[in-house]
Amino acid sequence: MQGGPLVNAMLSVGRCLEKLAGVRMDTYVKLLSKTPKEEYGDFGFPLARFYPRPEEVLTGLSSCVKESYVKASLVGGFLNLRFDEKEMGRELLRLMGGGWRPEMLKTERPRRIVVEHTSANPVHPLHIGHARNASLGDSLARMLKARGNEVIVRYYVNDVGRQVAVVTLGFSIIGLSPEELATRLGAKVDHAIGWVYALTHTAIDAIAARRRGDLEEAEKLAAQLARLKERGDSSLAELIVSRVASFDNPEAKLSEIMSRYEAGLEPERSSVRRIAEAALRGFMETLRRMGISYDRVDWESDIVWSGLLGHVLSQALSSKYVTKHKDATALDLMGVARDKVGEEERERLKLPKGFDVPPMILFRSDGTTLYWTRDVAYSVYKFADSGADEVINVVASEQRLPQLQVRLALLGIGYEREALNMIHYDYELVRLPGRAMSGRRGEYVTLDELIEEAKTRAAKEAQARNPELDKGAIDTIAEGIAVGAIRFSLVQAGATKPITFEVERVLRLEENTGPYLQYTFARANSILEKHGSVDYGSAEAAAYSDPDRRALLIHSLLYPLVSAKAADELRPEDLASYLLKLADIFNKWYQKDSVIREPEPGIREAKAALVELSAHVLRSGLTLLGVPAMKRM
RNA sequence: GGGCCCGUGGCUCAGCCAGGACAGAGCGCCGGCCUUCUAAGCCGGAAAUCGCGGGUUCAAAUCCCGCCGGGUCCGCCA
Repeated sequence: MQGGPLVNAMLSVGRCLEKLAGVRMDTYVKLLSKTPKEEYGDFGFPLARFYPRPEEVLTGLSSCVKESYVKASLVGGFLNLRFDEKEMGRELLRLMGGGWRPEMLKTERPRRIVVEHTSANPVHPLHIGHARNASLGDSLARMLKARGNEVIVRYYVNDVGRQVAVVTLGFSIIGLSPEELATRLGAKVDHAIGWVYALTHTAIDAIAARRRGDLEEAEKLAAQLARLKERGDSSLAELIVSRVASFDNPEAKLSEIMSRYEAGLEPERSSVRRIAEAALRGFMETLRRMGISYDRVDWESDIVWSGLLGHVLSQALSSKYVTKHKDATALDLMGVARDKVGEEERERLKLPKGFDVPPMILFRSDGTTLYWTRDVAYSVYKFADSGADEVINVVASEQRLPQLQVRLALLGIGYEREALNMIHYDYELVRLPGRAMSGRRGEYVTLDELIEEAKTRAAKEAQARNPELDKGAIDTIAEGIAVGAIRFSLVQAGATKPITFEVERVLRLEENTGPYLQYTFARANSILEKHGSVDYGSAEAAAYSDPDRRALLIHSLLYPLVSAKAADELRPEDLASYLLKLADIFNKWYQKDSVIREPEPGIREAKAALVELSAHVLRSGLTLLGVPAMKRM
């Protein structure tokens, strides 16, 4: 009975269609949709497209489907279903009286799924781009879990490589720990680290530009340095800039830090790691506010130091795809594609036809490894450590090629199962109006600032509406609204859409936003509080014949199926638009039909049950999207 | 040059994979609704050659081909 009266009846029709017309269940679920006109029925399925004589099916259906409150009819090749709201309503009230509430349908084949997301480099604070990654990843993880899968959420810390070397160099110059600097700047520790990173990186680039005679670029970078200096401590900034300028070869310094860290030598082993850990603490503080958490934090350096990287590399070196690319040792991925990728694999790997995949360089000529090589080893680790059936990497779509290269490399060195079960969930970047965001230059809107800005606005509104509430209560509400507004705005657009980030748009509190949904939930909750507990036994299902109540009833009852589909298709945006529609229907009804003031007791209970039903769906759906459902706002 | 993504009212987007049974939502604009469960709401209105051109089909925003515009990737960077 987990799907509830509506969804179960729909599914029984589906099973009968499978039997009678050979229509596959998943095809049926995909194509079943609301009818455009009320007179056709509630939902329709284009049966004629799959079966030439739909009349026969209609006849067979009546004896096959046991739920008597669903009636099928045929119009223009469409098989239409209409639900009898009174009979179905009685069944619903009986179920709700027994404690049933709509929840996502559980999968029949639970899997163990790793979701890796966020994985921001520990060199600058989280910005809105990371927030999109984290919001999508967290919503996916919540949805897959609700679907009945075992989900392990992992964060991968890229602490090996040039970026962390740059920030480490910066800290070695100023001679302070990240925490000491944070105190001195009066900033959050990851913000302090970001400042050092941008300063050091820009200083290095400025020197390089000057040395190769690109004066225009050098000038631009000098101006950027001046801006950065103002945002922090000017004497420390000058120290960094002058010391970097005094180096004969800054690149050699970075290279030394990188190779010593990769080799696990002190003091780099401790100093680099300490900075990365500090940054990560800052990230986690912010992410916790956003309601986002991880089961495991994986360190890139551990993959190297544990010997796993060496092991995977030796497997790669003994494979037949080893080749040379401009003197460097590489893997011939085109060769892998030729040998091992048939039509089915091409599909699963998302390898475009006629695609030219460059070889994957395994080592730099100085012997250090590259990010991609380490990522191959990490992919193996993710499967092995979690015993995963499937790994979902939430990674921006600009990394499509490298992600594909990793899959092909896995295939080439014998990790076929891993290669075919690793999904790149890609999303488009968030850009600022008129300019790109850049961590290297310190050009970004941090997530912390954005949350605070949203919170300030929300608090103002909340205080005006609830003058009797104290500061603490307002603060809690404002925080929930801020998080809800941000998270909802980042998952409601399809992941393939590039988002241009405008503060005004994200922080809007009106319709089509997270706060609109939160507000709807609060309204529903307010009714329930005033009404008290619902007496399902005395509720009269006849109340549901009213068109607005009926629409709310049917839309709410669709939740188990809609959410399951959204989870399977990895589409949180579908859940978002379903909830918006639900809120629209609820508010429309709310406006003209009072529950509390309903004189007829049986009708009043039925209405209250309807509020309970839709409020439950709202809360459940909002929770999956990471939008806090608050009883009051 | 090649691969991938995007192009739908002034703005932001849904619908495209599974062609009909949608041209839909929100913002903005114009006009209404608070002695009644939270007006962060509701009701009404104006506003679209679905980037362009071909093709397939009884039927194309949706499929195919070719263009145009925007983004992104094609590093011994991460």
